[in-house]
Amino acid sequence: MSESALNLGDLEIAVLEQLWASGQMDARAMHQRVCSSRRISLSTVQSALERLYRKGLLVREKVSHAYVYAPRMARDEVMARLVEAALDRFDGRQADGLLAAFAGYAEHADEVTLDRLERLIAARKAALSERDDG
Amino acid sequence: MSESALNLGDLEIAVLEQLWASGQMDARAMHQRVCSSRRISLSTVQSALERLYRKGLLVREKVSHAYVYAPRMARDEVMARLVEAALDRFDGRQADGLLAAFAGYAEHADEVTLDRLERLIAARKAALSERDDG
DNA sequence: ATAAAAACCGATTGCTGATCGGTTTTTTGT
DNA sequence: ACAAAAAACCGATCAGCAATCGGTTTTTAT
Repeated sequence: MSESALNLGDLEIAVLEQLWASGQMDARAMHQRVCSSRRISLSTVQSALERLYRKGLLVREKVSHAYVYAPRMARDEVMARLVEAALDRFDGRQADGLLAAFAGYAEHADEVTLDRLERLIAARKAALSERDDG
Repeated sequence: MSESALNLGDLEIAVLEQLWASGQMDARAMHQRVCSSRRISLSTVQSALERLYRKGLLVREKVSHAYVYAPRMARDEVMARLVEAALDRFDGRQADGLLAAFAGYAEHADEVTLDRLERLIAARKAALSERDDG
C-alpha cells in the first residue's frame, strides 16, 4: 500500500485556507476568522488544528504559551496529494485517471493554463531524452 | 455547493474494478470473484452493489430473478469525478491543484503518456482558436 | 499568589462503509 | 401446483473519523 490515505473534513479545509492566506496563526486568531461563517467554539478549532498537525499538514511552534500553526506545504501540494490519494486506490498506475481528469478539465481550461501545462510536458520530455542519451 | 461529493470505499472500488474488467455480473458472480481476496458473505457484496447503484455508478437490469449490474461510466470517468470531488471543496477554481497534481505525476510519466497529454492539449488549443476565429 | 489563557482530555454526535443474518419474494424444476 | 432454491429486501451492528463541546490541568504574566 502507498499508505498515503489523506482525507480532510470541511472545517479542516477552511482552516487550511486561512493559514495559506495568512501564513501563520494561533488557535484564538483562527477562531476569530472562522467563527463568522461557522458558529463554533474555540475548542473545536483547536481540535481541527491538532488533527491537521497530526496529519502532517501543519507545523507549530510554541510562542510563549500558545501554539502558532503554519502550513507545512503549499496549497497546490496538498491538492496534488489529495488527487494522488483519491487515485492510488485503483489498480495499476494512475495515468489514465489523471489524464481523464485533465481531459474533463481541459474543456474549460484557458490558454494560459494550457501553455503552462505544455511547458511542464516539454520539461519532462527533455528530462527523459537527456537520461536516454546520457 | 457543487453537490458532487463522491466517495468510495475499498470494497466498492474492488467491485467496480471487476465490473470494468468483465462488463457485467450479478451478485453471485461478483461474490465468487471477490471472496478469494476478501472473506465476505454474499449479502455484503449485495450491499456494496446496491450502494454503488444508488450512487449512480452502476446500472442494473433484472434478468430472470437476479439483478445484473454493469458500470454506468468508464473507469477513467469515475477517476476523473473522484479528482473533481476532491478538488472542488477548495476555494476558487481548481486549475492550480490539477496542474500541481500533473506536475507531480509528470515527473514519473512515460513518453506514451506525455504524448497523449500533448495531443489532449493540442486538441483543446485547436478548439479554442477555432472559436476565436469563428 | 492569583487570574487569565491555552493546552489537554474525554465524551458525544452524526455520517458512512462494511458486514451479516433473517424474512419475504420470486423463480424454477418436477 | 408445489416444494426447494435463489435472490432481493430489511434492519441491525460495528468501526472509523470529523465535528463538536465542556471541564480540568498547566502555564504565563502581573
